[in-house]
Amino acid sequence: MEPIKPTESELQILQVLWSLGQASVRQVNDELSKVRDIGYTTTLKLLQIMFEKKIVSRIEEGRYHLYEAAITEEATQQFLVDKFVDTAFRGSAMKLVMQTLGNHQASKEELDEIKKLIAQIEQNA
Amino acid sequence: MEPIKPTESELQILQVLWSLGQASVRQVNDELSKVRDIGYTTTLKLLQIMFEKKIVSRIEEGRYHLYEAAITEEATQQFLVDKFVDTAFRGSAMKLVMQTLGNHQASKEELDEIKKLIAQIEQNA
DNA sequence: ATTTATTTACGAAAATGTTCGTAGATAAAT
DNA sequence: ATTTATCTACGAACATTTTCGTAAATAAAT
Repeated sequence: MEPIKPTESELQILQVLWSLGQASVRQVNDELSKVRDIGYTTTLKLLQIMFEKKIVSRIEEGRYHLYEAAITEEATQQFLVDKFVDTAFRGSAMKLVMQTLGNHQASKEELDEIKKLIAQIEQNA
Repeated sequence: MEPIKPTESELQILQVLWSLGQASVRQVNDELSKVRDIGYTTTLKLLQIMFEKKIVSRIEEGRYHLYEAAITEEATQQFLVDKFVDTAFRGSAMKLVMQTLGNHQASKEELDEIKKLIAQIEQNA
């Protein structure tokens, strides 16, 4: 696995692809348009660039293309968190955890899940 | 507080300033040079730009300038986490927490601190 | 006193990312 | 059949960020 560094726009598109699974340029553009102003050919160009970079794959379905994310959401998040911890938290992942926990609403269920995860980590320690 | 959006390079410089407190261009450049290749005038220019944007303040000390971060590390992290959760975790802060907890080494002390924080959140719920 | 080093300011090149217009091909609509 | 719509490819304009060279001022060294 090479370290892929998607740009801001590319990430937005990946999000759409991760949620749609497989999609035409039109579909991606429609989704993206809900979030921000973007022209059809801009979306197309972005997908073409991402295809060259192999961040997405595509299959020709008749005259048009169906695109699909070529990297998983988890792997990408992992990579981004690592980088983020470095650049914004001077390397301290736990500071990031604390900061996020403290400043964002968490449901009871989520807190329970986190507690469970912590218990698990403690067991394996 | 306006939403400040430091660039990658600006963040690196902020980190140096947060750790040094107050520093000359020379000092900042020396620190930054440990991390990556960068010319003196590049560092200078970056600091000048950041000064215009008011992300850093400076005082004239004789012939040279002493720079200081004008925004706190915490506020910046807060802002960056919010943005990061949106762009990389489709809005789910807790997914970010779980992902980070699961993939980074945490000491017993850190885990205890996190548990304490969770207990506190549950109390105030 | 003259040279050398260090500092700030500034402009502009280089690098990177984003946006879109235009052209050509094919399908759909009239 | 002709027009209209939709698709891909591609180049180039635009925007943003990064980098550094050069000049002017001042201090330090010789």
